[in-house]
Amino acid sequence: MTWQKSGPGTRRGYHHGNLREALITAALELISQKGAAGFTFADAARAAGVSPAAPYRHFRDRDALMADVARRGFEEFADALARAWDGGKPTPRAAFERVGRAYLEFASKEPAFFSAMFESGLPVADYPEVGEAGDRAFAVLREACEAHAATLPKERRPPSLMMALHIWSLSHGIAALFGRGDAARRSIPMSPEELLEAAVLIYLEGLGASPDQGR
Amino acid sequence: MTWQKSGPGTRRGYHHGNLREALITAALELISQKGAAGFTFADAARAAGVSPAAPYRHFRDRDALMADVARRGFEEFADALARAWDGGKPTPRAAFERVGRAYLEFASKEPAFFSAMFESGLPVADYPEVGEAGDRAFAVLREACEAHAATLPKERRPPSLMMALHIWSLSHGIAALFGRGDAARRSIPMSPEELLEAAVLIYLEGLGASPDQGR
DNA sequence: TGTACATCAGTGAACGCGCGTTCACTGATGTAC
DNA sequence: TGTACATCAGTGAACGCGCGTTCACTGATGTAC
Repeated sequence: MTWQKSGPGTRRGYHHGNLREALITAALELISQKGAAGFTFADAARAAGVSPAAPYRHFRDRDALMADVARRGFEEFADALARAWDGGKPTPRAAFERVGRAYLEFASKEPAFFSAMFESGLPVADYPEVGEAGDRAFAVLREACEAHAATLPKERRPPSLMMALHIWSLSHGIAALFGRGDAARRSIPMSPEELLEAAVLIYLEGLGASPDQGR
Repeated sequence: MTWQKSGPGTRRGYHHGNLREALITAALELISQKGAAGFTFADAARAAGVSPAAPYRHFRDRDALMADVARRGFEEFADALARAWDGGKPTPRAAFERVGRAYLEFASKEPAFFSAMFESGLPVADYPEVGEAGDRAFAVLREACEAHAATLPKERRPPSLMMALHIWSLSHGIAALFGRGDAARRSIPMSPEELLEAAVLIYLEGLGASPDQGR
């Protein structure tokens, strides 16, 4: 018996059936365990239960697999942000805060995607589809900022691009420094969510929204 | 002639003289070229012009060298922040903004240190001296927040720890996303410094400081 | 309905490579007397 | 002042390892007739 038993649940023959998906799943698992840098092509093949040559049927090389993971990550990220935004209902302000929390939630629930997206060191020029997916995620954030800015008096309305970059940076900084279970991070006496919420509150107030405005 | 010529400037014999420092210099160069993950012990030895076994006289292993780089990074970082703070002169507000800029400046001028400090994936528990150096850097930021908070009316003075975490996260987010020459980063229509300065301004105003207060 | 054949998605052995690490060693340096 | 010796900081050869990648191959699947 040299080949794998094909019991129920593990049913597989010579052909895997859906190796491409299996490799991506394996990559996510490995990245969450060992980080984006520690993940190897051979590892992914092993985790999927195939020979080290098999992945080459589906991806040009390790980076191509990583790029696909990053692209999917940005797409799921964009979806998650868009769901949180929900067209700005019931008020831009309430929806805006949901978007911020969705950012952190994604970072903490999908650390593997997050790593692939922001820490993989992929040459972005070689994988334009990754950058485009990232742009779509950013566009959601920008739309939220645009709508929120529109609730402010016209003469002190900030550029929505700048505002979006501020919120993105703040969320990203909190996620990178404190937002992951990662042992390398330092602990703080409040949750990342609370930290972000407080910061956004202060920031928006600084923009000129009174705390109750727009609610 | 099997051994290296010892012309002026390259003067070296069998003994290197200061291999420990040379390895750290080499590590910084390599990290800035290939990132924290791509840097290897053997590479560092090669760059320093010694055999692959030589580094073991000075560092237990690759991680120990990386940890030393990270520790030094945090120390220089703390120094840079403290110089920028300069005891809060002439006003806490002005000094405060200098500290933020110093954060970005460090990230952009010392990308290798920055990588080693925040992206090396070192098991922090094994290198407590790294964490302690990081704490010293954070303490400077906290002191600045403390002094700045003291200029606000008592009833709406924010916890300085929270405030420090906000500024740290914001600076870190901007530095990580836009602050490095790195080809992987996306470009934005303003400098990271301007972006940070605007964000800090808005944030402080949100805390209740009028734009001119404390200047 | 059966069969021949093309195509696809795997295998497994092999390769070259660079890394981390160990080892006995040796050249250089400092010091006690 | 010279010499013997201890110590230090290197060498270079060797090892096992896992990775990326290629190659001829083969089992499985789908399809034309």
